[in-house]
Amino acid sequence: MSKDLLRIGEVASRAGVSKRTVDFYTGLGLLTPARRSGGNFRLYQPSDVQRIAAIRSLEAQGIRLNEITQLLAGRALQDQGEHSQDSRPPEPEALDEHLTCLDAQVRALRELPEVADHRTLAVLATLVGRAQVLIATALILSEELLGGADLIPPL
Amino acid sequence: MSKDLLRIGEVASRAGVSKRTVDFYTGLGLLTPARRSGGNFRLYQPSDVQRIAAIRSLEAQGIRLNEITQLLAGRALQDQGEHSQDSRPPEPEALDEHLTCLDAQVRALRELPEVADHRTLAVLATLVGRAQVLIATALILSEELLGGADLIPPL
DNA sequence: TTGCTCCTCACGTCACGTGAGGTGGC
DNA sequence: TTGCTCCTCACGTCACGTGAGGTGGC
Repeated sequence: MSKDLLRIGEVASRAGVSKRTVDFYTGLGLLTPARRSGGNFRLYQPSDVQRIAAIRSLEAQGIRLNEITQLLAGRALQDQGEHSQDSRPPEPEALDEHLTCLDAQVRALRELPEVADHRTLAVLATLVGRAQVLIATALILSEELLGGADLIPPL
Repeated sequence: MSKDLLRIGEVASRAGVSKRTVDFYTGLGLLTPARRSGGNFRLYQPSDVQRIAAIRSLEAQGIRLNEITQLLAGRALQDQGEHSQDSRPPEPEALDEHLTCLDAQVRALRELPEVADHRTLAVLATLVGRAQVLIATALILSEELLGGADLIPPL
């Protein structure tokens, strides 16, 4: 559980980013080395490669690095004391509430096409598409966090 | 239909932004004056005040101004020739497809809580919450575009 | 020695504005 | 004259890195 740790170069090449970027992310607290080697080299867990992938997909959804830091903070918070930027961690029930709300919204949108003009539909399609990609990212992320349960619907 | 046009100062103060910002948005093609006055003053439609509100809420969702330009381009495209940045306008069916997909995803997420740990739930709640706000913005926007139909579910 | 790392200071780019100042018509 | 506008050039800030160079241990 601590033998297959990776140095920065290996992490970077597996994740497909530059060493400099791994260094940068580490400085931000987005990545936390499991420990340091005798020679003061940072040693990362292999799972940090997935973590970088997760970071990149969240970034692609327009989420800022400091939000991502909060979001993925579970482990990092134990290792490092203070990051706090006044963002309260969501309650477990929050997911349920959001899903219920989403459901209502989806139903409202279903009834829209009849009254809406072409341009309005285009705007909605773009925004809903964006939301949909966001949730797809969430599902992929949760699969990684859960270690490979098979939950993601096709398309 | 062309008498109650507004000059930049009036638009700005109604929208709660600076004149400079209205100027800036106009330069980007986000706003297009209905016409110019004799003295070359830009004359905006009163609805441009709502438009600015829409722009601000989309910005708040992390959508870039040039995306917003595309998104709201319906009228603007008739007035000004080329903005094109290679973004194809979404088909009318696209909304339906996204909604169907969203539906499937919401169902998948409903089954998650039993297997997922606290941290995973927190991450999901954040992302789903974000998606939900995005769609709420879409609904508000569509209400404006449609001129006040009553479609938005509470909360 | 070579190749890796660490760390730090600075620079680069892009998005999103904002300031300031000279212009002209009402 | 005053207050509005237009336009333009430049500057400011923030996020997100990237470059370069000196350091030290393997």
